[in-house]
Amino acid sequence: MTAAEAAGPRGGRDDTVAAVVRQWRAVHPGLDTGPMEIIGRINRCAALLQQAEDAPLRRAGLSRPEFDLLGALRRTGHELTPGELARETFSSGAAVTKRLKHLTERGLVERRADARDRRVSHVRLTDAGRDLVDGILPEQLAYETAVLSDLEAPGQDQLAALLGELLMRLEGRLGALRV
Amino acid sequence: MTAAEAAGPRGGRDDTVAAVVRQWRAVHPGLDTGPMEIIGRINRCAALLQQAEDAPLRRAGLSRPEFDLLGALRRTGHELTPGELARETFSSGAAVTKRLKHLTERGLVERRADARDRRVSHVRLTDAGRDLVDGILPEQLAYETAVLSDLEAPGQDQLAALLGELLMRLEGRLGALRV
DNA sequence: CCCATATGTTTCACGAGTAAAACACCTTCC
DNA sequence: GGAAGGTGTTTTACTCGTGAAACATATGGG
Repeated sequence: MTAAEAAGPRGGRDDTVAAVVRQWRAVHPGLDTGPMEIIGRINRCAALLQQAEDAPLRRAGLSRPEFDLLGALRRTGHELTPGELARETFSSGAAVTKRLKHLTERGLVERRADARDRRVSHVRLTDAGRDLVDGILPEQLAYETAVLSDLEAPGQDQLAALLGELLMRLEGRLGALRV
Repeated sequence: MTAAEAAGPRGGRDDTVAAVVRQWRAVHPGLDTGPMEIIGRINRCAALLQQAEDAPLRRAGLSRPEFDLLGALRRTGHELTPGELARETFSSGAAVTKRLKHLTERGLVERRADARDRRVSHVRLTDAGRDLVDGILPEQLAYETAVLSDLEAPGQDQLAALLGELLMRLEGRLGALRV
């Protein structure tokens, strides 16, 4: 049985994670499978949403990490160094270097040397880069709105609030938590 | 107390996504940033959780996709073909081929030819593979429980339910939705 | 002033995933 | 029976991300 069949075309009662959890409970009845129901679903939702989100971006020839980089420059409204971009987009410095090279070649960002510290450079959007971000963003948000529209508005608010709380605590914790 | 209240209507600090959304609203006041608050948080939570989850698995020398593959075999309780494993773990056939090669070399899974259809093979856990999964899973779940323990129990249940609803609809929809 | 160390960025070697082609085999229909 | 087309799996060529080392520069102590 495929995942899609398990979920049912429409009006099915279970998502795929529920089915997986049921299987685990049958095999290991003693285990507390509670965390799976949250973490498994978050992972699965992220995978599905990312796949869906990619559609509008791909039309513009951008990957999501590339868009995140451009978006960081756009939303902060000022230049950022490669290191700041790495922190802002939660990726490694090496990845940022590669993306910057690519985006520079495409004329979407520009670099400027720092006057005082010659190790650092400052990256900013070109006009073309800014226009691209501003053009894509509404399209992207509209698409995301459509994707989420299956969930009632109050459910969306609750979900956003709960995820916000979880995320806030994860971010506060996970840096320190070493097991 | 409702979930939204429990989650705190701007009671405490902000998570990173809230800060990002605020930046976007300052730059583009007209846009509906609602979807970001869900999708951005899901992605960020997934990234953080995955990083955290990896710790127990890495001790066993397994990546998460490898563990998912072994887990699919363990929880279904029977042999699966490479194609079924790909569907069950939501990954491409090529990726499953590579993982199977690796896991076979490590003696965690075995392959058996099909008697009727010589294209397909059947994959099953070895005893070592089964023991590894059974040994890791409780550790993994305990770790996940610890990671989630910052969230109150009712919040966890609500979050699981909301994510389940979202996931169920995404799975029903996204296959058909082509924008 | 110069060395030691810290910091910002890039390069390198590699691993892992993907789409598409290739391959192997099955099934159907004439 | 054999060509035509379908299905299950693997191979191929490629992209992208990563950690570690390399590189370039700054800074502070002796």
